[in-house]
Amino acid sequence: MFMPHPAAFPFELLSPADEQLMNNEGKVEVFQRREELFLEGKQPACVYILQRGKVKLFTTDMQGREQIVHLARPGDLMGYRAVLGNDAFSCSAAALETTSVLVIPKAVFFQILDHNPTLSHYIIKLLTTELRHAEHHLAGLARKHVRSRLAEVALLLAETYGYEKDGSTLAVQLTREEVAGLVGTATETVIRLLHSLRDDGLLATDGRKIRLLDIPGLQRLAESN
Amino acid sequence: MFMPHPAAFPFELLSPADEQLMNNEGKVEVFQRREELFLEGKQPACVYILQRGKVKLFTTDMQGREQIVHLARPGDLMGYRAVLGNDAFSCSAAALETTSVLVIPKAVFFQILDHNPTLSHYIIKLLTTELRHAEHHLAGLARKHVRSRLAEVALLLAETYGYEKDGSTLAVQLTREEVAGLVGTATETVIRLLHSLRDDGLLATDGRKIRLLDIPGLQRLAESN
DNA sequence: CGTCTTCTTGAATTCCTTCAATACATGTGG
DNA sequence: CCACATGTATTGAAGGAATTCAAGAAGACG
Repeated sequence: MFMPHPAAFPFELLSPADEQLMNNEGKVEVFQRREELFLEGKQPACVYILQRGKVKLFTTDMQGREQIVHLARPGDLMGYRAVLGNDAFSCSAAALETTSVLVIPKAVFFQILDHNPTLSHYIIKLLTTELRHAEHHLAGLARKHVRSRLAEVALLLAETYGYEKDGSTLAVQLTREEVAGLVGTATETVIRLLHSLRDDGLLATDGRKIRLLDIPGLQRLAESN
Repeated sequence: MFMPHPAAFPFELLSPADEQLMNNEGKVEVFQRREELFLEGKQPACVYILQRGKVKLFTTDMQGREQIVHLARPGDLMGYRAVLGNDAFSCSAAALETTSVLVIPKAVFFQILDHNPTLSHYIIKLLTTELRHAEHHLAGLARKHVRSRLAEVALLLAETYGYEKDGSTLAVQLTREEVAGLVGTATETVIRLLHSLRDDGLLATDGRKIRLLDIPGLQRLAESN
């Protein structure tokens, strides 16, 4: 869970030529909910820039349970870490809803990277940000109660995807299982704790819709043990 | 816990001039056990290259408990993330034993970075590695039992700092509280589970000395739930 | 030698997981 | 449109894992 500030790709740093190169060599692909963009363990051939929709990045453990490590939103760059490090993908990516993606071959990405020293500074900045979030996370995950982590996830979802027009309903709908994968707990526990947060007036649920009712309260809970 | 492959600084990538610059401008400082190199939340003025000794990097939560996020060994670069990202330190660093450190002012570090495009590639690679470990970790932390995580920590300590001459006693001595901070659990739990691992013949303890007796067994445990 | 820290153990409790059963929803093919 | 299969959500009950508190033992250190 919890990578609040995703990696919005800085097209503005590209020269017109590079931007054109990217658009010529890149292909737009569309994925439906549940379709997978790439798979953990495979060698990467491309990087992916999310144009429209929502994507979850996750690992699957031996018991077949998903742990979501990142949520991507439009503008986000995905798969660049495996490409840069010349490693296999460290996680899988799947669309949460109908999604369109600009797929850039590895070679083109490197070519553009070579032309743009500022872009590589940007990537470093990106990595440090992600790493800081991962560490913050790490520190919390080990010690916080599931209840606090659930509050944190609710806030993360708001921060990442925003709200519906009513200003309080999260603009993303996840299954209980997906929420569980984000929090790092069992589905049943998510259900019970969502009820508990509802009883405390912190949020409301209607099927997969979640309304945040008391953000300061959720923040306090998320900060606490 | 668990950042197995630290950031060994690649002096070999530096030009002789840059290496000299680093040695002229950098200062060697010595720290005793428990002395702090830098503090979470402060603005960084320097980066640190560990020359001799052992250092823990950790965050402190509201209840005053330490969560260790990284263990550094000679050759490791520390504090570069805050410097690169122009952020406050995201964690504190303290010596685990008598330690000497080469302290490089921020400006000098940047100057050297500018001269060396390969060095910035190297840094990117470093960051991707750290991030991969952090994610691996994240996926495990949320779901694994403390017992498994303790086994993982034992193996991590071996990997990071190696063994005494006997080939099985860990070459690092931590308090139970520090081990707890590494595992992400309570001190009492560490004590109980160390006994449990001893009863299963996986390791032996003698005060703060830990001997690994059955590495495949520990690996199996660490992999398991 | 006494003080302070660290370590250890026991007991009670809380939190969470797991299993099992049921309800609800969704979608598909007939 | 219904019937059925499948996937998702919910609830209860039992058990297990880990935390917390409290108290005492052992060790380190001046």
